[in-house]
Amino acid sequence: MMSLHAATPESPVLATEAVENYLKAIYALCRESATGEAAMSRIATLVGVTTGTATTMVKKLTAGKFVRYERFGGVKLTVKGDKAAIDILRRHRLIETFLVETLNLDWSVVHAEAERLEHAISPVVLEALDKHLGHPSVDPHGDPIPDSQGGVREARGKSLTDFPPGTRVRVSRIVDQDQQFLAFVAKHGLKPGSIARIVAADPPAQSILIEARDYPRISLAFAAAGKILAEPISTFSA
Amino acid sequence: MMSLHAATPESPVLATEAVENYLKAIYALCRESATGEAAMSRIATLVGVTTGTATTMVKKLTAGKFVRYERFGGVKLTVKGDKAAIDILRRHRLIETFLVETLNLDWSVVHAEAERLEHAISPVVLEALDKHLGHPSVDPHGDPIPDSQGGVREARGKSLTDFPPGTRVRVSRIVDQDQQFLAFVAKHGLKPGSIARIVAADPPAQSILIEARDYPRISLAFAAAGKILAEPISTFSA
DNA sequence: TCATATAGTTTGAGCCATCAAACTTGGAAG
DNA sequence: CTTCCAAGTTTGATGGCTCAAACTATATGA
Ligand SMILES: [Mn+2]
Ligand SMILES: [Mn+2]
Ligand SMILES: [Mn+2]
Ligand SMILES: [Mn+2]
Repeated sequence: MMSLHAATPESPVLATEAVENYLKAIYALCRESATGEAAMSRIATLVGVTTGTATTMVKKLTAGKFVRYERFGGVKLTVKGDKAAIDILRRHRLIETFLVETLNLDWSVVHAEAERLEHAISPVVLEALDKHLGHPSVDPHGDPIPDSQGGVREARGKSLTDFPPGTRVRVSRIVDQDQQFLAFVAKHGLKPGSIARIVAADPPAQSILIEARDYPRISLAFAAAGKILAEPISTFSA
Repeated sequence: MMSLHAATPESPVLATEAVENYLKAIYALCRESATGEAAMSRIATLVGVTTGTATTMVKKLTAGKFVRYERFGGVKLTVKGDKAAIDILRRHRLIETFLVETLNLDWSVVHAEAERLEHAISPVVLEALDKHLGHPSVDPHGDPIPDSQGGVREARGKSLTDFPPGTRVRVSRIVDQDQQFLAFVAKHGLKPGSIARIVAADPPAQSILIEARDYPRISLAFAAAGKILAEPISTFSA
């Protein structure tokens, strides 16, 4: 007990790779949960560890003031934890953008690459990258890139399932990093920026009919369409 | 004992970050030692650990067939270890080149950055980087970049101390990654590619006088001059 | 030849991240 | 109310990397 080893008199928890991955997971879970808290089992699943391991780690994060949590309760980021998570997101998304824009890698594979590189890039390299890319505001999947002050402008846009048939839309964001799904999306011309028209909705079949500009119309299950966000565009303006 | 955990039936040693750093250190030491072997204490110093730790690790590398070694003997890379080391060198140097060429970072700071990134970059990203850079053959310090087959074309060039006074030379390589030294070299116009003239040698003072094109002449201790490699250029050709 | 200093080795320990498996809690369902 | 189960927690262990400190081999030189 009473570990007397720390060189720094303060914070017992470092920004290790594991810690960064947990913080990102907790950030994502809090944001999509109704309560604003992350459940232990969800954290474990997302990070890819057993729940016991997640519990142990969350206790360390608590000691390091990255999260607030008590036994059998939900996990929530502190301001410090939120800042840290957003910083990692910035690194992740700038790297993805670089891989696609500068190195011409396929947008469906860059997530996995960024998952490792995000932990190895320094602030100096990151800012140089940002400058080189012209300070982009969204990554290849349409995810917002936090600015260097930690500000995040969450992209507007609703699910494809939320538009009435006949609407013309511009795809703004794909909310799923699965390689297969991303490849499918690209194959049918539905990447961020693409223009498409909702042809019809078929509630009994739980799917919609959609047609991207220059692509044949396809049917898309609600589950898939729900992960594609878009904005309506007036039929007139370019 | 008898750890029954390995998923793979073979190789007990992975390509972990620590392993990669040891391999690079051993590679460098073998190459500059007269015997072609690396001493344990040198390995420890270069990696930044105690000699006991180095001994432990070298035993693991031996088990993984990366090195040949026996108690109280020198350490030498196997063919497998040599390939691995060269692969890491390729990653390191391509990353340094990218940081300077594409991101415009100062050549004196990129070594430290590459030291971390080299462990996080995948083959796919590496080859994309290589292509983007136009398959460069040397890094910003003049160090040769191994090709994707593992071939290394060691740059020619002798130490500045090896030229007679009056010789005009083109700097080809700086054999030292120290940030201070690199900044000093740049400040006096002696980066790889620069043209300079050996003005005089002063053996009693253990230094030489040198003058880079467009820079005032300076005196350079043998120790420093020895880390700058150059090739003679004829007084006539451009 | 022998002593000794230096280089190298070994051992016991700790930290980090993880797992498996035993255990506990709290809420939902009867 | 009870009961019971899913979710969460604890514990004991392992693997990887490291250190400090005690120990040992080897080469040199007296
Ligand atoms: Mn990651
Ligand atoms: Mn993304
Ligand atoms: Mn390294
Ligand atoms: Mn270099």
